[in-house]
Amino acid sequence: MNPTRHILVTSALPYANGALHLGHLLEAIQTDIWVRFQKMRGHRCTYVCASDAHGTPIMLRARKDGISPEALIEAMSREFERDYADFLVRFDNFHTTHSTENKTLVEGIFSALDTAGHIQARTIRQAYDTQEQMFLPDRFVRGECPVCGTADQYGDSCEACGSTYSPADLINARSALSGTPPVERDSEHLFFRLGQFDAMLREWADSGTLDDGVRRKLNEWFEAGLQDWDITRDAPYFGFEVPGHPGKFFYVWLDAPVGYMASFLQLCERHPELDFDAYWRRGSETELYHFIGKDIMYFHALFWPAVLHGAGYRVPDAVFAHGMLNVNGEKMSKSRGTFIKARTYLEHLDPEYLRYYFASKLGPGVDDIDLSLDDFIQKVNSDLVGKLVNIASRCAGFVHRLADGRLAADLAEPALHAAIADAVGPLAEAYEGRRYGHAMREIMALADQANQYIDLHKPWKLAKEPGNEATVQAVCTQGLNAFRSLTAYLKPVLPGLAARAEAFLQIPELTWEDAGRPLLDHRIGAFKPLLQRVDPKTVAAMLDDSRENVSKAAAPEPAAAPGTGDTETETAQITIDDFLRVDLRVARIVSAERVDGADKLLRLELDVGSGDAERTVFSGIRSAYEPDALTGRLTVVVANLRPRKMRFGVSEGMVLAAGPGGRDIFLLAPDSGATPGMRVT
RNA sequence: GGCUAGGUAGCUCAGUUGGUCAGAGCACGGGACUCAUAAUCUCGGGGUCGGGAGUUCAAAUCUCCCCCUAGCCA
Repeated sequence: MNPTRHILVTSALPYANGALHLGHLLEAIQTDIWVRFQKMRGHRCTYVCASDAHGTPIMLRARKDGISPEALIEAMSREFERDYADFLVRFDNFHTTHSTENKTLVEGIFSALDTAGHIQARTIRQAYDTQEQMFLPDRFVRGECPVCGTADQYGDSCEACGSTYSPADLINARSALSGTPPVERDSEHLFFRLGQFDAMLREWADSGTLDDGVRRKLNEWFEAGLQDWDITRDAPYFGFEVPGHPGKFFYVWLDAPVGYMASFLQLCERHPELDFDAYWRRGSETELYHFIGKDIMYFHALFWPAVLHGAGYRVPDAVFAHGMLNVNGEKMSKSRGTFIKARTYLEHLDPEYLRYYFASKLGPGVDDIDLSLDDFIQKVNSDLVGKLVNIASRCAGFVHRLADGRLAADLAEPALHAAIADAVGPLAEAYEGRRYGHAMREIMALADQANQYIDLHKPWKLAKEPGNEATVQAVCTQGLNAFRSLTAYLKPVLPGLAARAEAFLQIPELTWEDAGRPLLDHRIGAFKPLLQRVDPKTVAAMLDDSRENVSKAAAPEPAAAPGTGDTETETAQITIDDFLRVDLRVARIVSAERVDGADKLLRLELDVGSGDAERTVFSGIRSAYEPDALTGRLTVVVANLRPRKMRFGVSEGMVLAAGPGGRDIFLLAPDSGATPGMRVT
């Protein structure tokens, strides 16, 4: 075994103005598998992330929602953490770039760069919205393309002809915020002199730790010549103000990667055995890797190492770039329902399905990954249930019936075990090199061998004649050992399945080395199904839900604060008038019934008093309540919620409940004496 | 437009340095089996490896041109 490595790993920071979708999860799962693998081998591997909190879009989104940016990012961060955790992505720390740690680090880095002469002030001309009184990022200026004349294009490039230009070139330009024509205005900005790092970056690129794809891309940029980088933005801006430059803020992309350090710093404050400087000082013996999408390579492979180096810190050992996620062969599309949010997936499907599917398709390159839903169903059902779990499923019964639940003391077929044990090294190399797809194929080929072995020896046939108990036990011991080893190999990808397998086999937590050591003369537990097959109907329901989410988001209602439902969420303060806009009424549940085709919904008929006809409300509480238990109960309903058309009918309100979901949903109820129709104030 | 990456069986993808490389899984067809979550085993059909030209005794694999897809162009 190699000496313990000290490794710091990051995933790109999700931007806190929208929910996580499966594209985010592709990266988080890729990273998490790698981290779990390293930890399983006994290395000290730390995985940090954070929400990316700054910039104009966050500022505008918060303004639109009527909450402070701080409240927005706090709510989004909590939502991110829940989504990641539910996908079994296990961070050692999740922080935010809008933190004291980050502010301190960013200011320190800026000061060091400035002192070393890497910062230069320069006056630029930029589009300015006189009505909103703010400078406009290129994407907030729209107009006709100066090259091909296509209408409604962004200020930086044309989607139709692909040409790039500046906002001033647009024909009939207007601000996306106010609709007024922008004017050109001067502003002094600070620039990071990237050109001074040409030699340093070339050396870093040739140091041998980068992937070919990343290095080739770097070479392209070197040849084009490194341009200085504008690192400031004018107020109003949500971010950190530049010390000594009132009204100037650090550009979000300057402080975002520093968020990696800030998240780690916060973790170090909780864990004294982690030494921040040991990981970040120049010449550090530790390893540092960033998992990112190929779309943000420029920031991570040029600016970031240059900034770190210029400020006196170490540089990353490597930047691991992956491709983009497509769904059913195309870019994720809201209208097709293939823009799948993390939460929508989780409401229908087991996260381990997706972890395995992504793993089976991931390699070290920047190729795009296609989530083909038909393929997804087939692969999960066939590989995981049909091949892998089947081995345990078909062996366990015999061991209990004929051998009192005990495995044999010897291996009858050392060759089969050797074939599996010999994969320890090659599979470790595959994980280490992020060739997960290769590893999954190898593991499934071994599962095929195990099934072939069992088929050859036919324990079900032997079991019919007395006197064969020992042989049957031997064959099944062999099979269960194969299952155990393969589960260990898959544990970085499928930690939940591995935990259930450990419980079934009654063994301690599987380590990587366990895969090569047989389990003998050992009593196992009763077999329970370890993984359910994917039902194609569930996948279809998820797509329906994705479409529904889109239409809901597109409705012209004021957007609700994100993350509602989390007791820990700090939301913006409101006035009593705001509260009174919500008409809360006591309601009696007259009847409750399940809804065909909806796993989570109940159809409630409510009496809200005042002689009105009963109201129909669809509520997602089926996972926690039996319909019969609800009939006659009093609860609280939002009575003036705009009716919403759902697949199953129109929902005319919303009943109030608390809790994270699943079985933990708790319906609100008034004390006795309340009657239907009473207003809640 | 420039650059980078990719275009291999119906689908999703493997194919290390050019020579059993034309493959796997799923889907499909024929057998077997019935222990197992209609799972498993076995046999089989199916591709001029995006298109064209070139180098070579030999190219999916190297060179050039073209077409399509994705990302980036600070």
